[in-house]
Amino acid sequence: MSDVAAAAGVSLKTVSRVVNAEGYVSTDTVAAVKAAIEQLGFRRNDAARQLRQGTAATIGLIFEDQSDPFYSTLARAVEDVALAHGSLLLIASSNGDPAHSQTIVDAFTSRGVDGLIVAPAAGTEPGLLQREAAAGRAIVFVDRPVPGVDADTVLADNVGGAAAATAHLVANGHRRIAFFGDDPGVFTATERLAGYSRALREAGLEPDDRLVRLAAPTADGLDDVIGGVLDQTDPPTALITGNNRWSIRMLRHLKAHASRAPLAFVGFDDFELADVLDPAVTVVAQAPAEMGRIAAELLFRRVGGAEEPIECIRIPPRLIVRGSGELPGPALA
Amino acid sequence: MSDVAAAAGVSLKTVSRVVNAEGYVSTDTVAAVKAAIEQLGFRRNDAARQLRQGTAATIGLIFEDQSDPFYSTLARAVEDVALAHGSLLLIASSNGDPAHSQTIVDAFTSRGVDGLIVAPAAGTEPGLLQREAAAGRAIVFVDRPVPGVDADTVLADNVGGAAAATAHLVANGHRRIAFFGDDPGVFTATERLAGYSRALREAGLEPDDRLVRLAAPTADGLDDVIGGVLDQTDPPTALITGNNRWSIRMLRHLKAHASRAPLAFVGFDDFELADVLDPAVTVVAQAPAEMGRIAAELLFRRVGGAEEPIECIRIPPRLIVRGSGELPGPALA
DNA sequence: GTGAAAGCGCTAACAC
DNA sequence: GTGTTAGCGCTTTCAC
Repeated sequence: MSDVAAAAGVSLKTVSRVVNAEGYVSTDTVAAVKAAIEQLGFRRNDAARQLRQGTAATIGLIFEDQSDPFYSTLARAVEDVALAHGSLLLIASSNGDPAHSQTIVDAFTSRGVDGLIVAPAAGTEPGLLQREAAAGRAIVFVDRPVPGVDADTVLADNVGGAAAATAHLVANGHRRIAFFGDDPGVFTATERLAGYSRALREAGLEPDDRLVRLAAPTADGLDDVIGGVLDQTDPPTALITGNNRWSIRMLRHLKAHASRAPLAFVGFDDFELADVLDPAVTVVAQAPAEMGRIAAELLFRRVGGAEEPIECIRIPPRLIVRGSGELPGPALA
Repeated sequence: MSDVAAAAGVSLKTVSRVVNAEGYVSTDTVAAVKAAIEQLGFRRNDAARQLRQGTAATIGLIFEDQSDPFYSTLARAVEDVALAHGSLLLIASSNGDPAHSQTIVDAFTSRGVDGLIVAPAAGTEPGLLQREAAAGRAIVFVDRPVPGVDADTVLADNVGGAAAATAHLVANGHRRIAFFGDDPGVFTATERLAGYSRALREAGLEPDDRLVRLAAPTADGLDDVIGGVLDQTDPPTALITGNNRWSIRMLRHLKAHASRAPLAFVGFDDFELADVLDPAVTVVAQAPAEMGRIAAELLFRRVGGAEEPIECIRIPPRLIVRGSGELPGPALA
């Protein structure tokens, strides 16, 4: 910058004024400075700016896996809001590991990010995050909360969505409905299971442990787990998968065991090609882009210094009827 | 840091030595400093560190759309390599707009990223990037090159892959094979079309313009475009889609027009659920994770100061036979 | 093993 | 409209 100042024959501060469009500089001076900038190929050093101003114009995103379509869609929506605020995105994947998550939070905060949007790993302790939140760093949780941290949170209505999926299958005549969800440590898995159980009871049906399995959809040996449920005596006539990874896993299993009688199927969370499969897959669709947008807007409100009370927003999922969930069950047959 | 120094009763520099594990500090002093750090909740300010050292321990990724599964998979692989080098990832989507791309490059370089991994937007001029490359900033292009920029590049063997897809269909008895690819401005679209044409000629078949359409897979009115090709007199019996977005688009069209005679189908680039569809979709699979890993390794080699000559690596795609590409054509019927 | 001093490139505060 | 000064928090250099 001092080189530019010398080249343009003005002071350092004047260059700074031009670079930051502060105004109060004569048109001629602006032109001279801009010419010097162009000629020297000058670009502001944001590290110095950040050191002085204390703002990085950057926010950090932490997800289990940035290549999961749910999160990559969410991230894209966050990016669009961040762009409107002149902010960039640091992204890192936690792999569902709270310890690694903590390392990432450390690395992000060391770099002075203005805020964090986090889908916390199962088992995340509030400690570090609560210290950050208390120190005034903007934090928004998406998809999952961290109890004990005072931060805005954007969640799907998991209970309501799973209950709607279950009620839909009941309405189509099913009485034995299986549920396959993520690890019980995962917040959404537990909530969705609760919604499933609630809807069963509301329909006068008794939840049956033999119809429920909770496991990471990436785990080994799932074919046996699924088979154990679907091939038991008094088997289910319908099933629900608790997230898009489980839906994909289940579809692969069902294709490999196509000789089995067809089951009604509702997936939690929409996924690409669900509409093209045969039968097309009925889902309770989350709105990842909307969740990302809302989370980002909440975040930038805090970054901007808003002092409103902490919010926890629940986004209602939407049942999309496509065919797989409407195969009639025994009560309608 | 000076607070920590005061609390531990040592000098600033000693704290710095401990924080950066430089050694040459007595065990007692280290313990005292660490205790002070813990107690004060100190975390190093990386903006100051960066200002002094000139390294941000951050690399920038620029893709058309970070939520495209091809790119999000690639980004994930880059992240894993970056993690091993203690580096974080700034990610931004160009939306295929060269001007916006340039803004992102500016923003990234202002922040002092150590390197850039870029899938350049169609129509990107070498200007800015070549200046950066010449100034010594590490740059690696993935998926598409920018002619005129001296930078390592990791590409798929698009010509070979598309030729293999075409030859496969020919071998299965097809003589009229349609090709649907991205906009002609897109490097990969042009290369893949060239591979298709070459394979046709090698099989003694004359490429027919009526069987080729190049358009963005997100464009409006594609049903008419596709229909115009598939419903003409002397229609194709097989088709190739030029990327995973086009494959999805085509599958949706084919499902909506299921009354039409089935066509053999090979997609360029694999996609989730291709194996579950009926028939399962034969593809020429790219290796986005491998491309990301290799690109990141090249990048960090340059960041580390390697002076080896510029490399352009071609990753061969792999034909995955699943069923849709093996429907027999007239020459075998 | 430890410390003092200088300075990275910028902006805030305050002249003029 | 423009310029001067100080200092953000760290690392580099050199001294002890």
